[in-house]
Amino acid sequence: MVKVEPEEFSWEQLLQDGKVIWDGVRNYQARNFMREMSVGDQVLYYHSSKAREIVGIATVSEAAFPDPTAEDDKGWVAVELKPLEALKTPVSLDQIKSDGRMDDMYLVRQSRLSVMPVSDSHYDMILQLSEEGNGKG
DNA sequence: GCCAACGTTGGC
DNA sequence: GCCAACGTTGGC
Repeated sequence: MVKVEPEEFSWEQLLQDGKVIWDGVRNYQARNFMREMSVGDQVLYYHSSKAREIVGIATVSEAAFPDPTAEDDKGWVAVELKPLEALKTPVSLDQIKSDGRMDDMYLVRQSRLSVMPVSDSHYDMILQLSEEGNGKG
């Protein structure tokens, strides 16, 4: 999963552009997770800040390469993402928290982390929630 | 807008 | 190498 403020680079923007270079990450934990990404991996796309919901699924179209925006020598990396599909209905942080089965997700436990792995089971649960809708229309 | 959580920096 | 101070992030 990757997190982004919708004002910064929204899912809609990703759809419009067709791809994005995911760079500028300056957190070692996030960097290490980015290095583990492989081409074809599916990536949940989360809008933080005001929205606080997962809105779509992207795929990794280029695995980790040196971040061209890095100005130091700490091994920062970037990946390229392409949009795969929008979620049927967005899955909110509230839904995930109230569900109870995903309390050990990084998303819940470590809110500041911007790039994180999601287990297969949690991934499936999120897609399931998306299919079920949020009950609010 | 506030504040808790977390990461980083720098003095010792 | 520890830890206090500071900065940043993101949920509330």
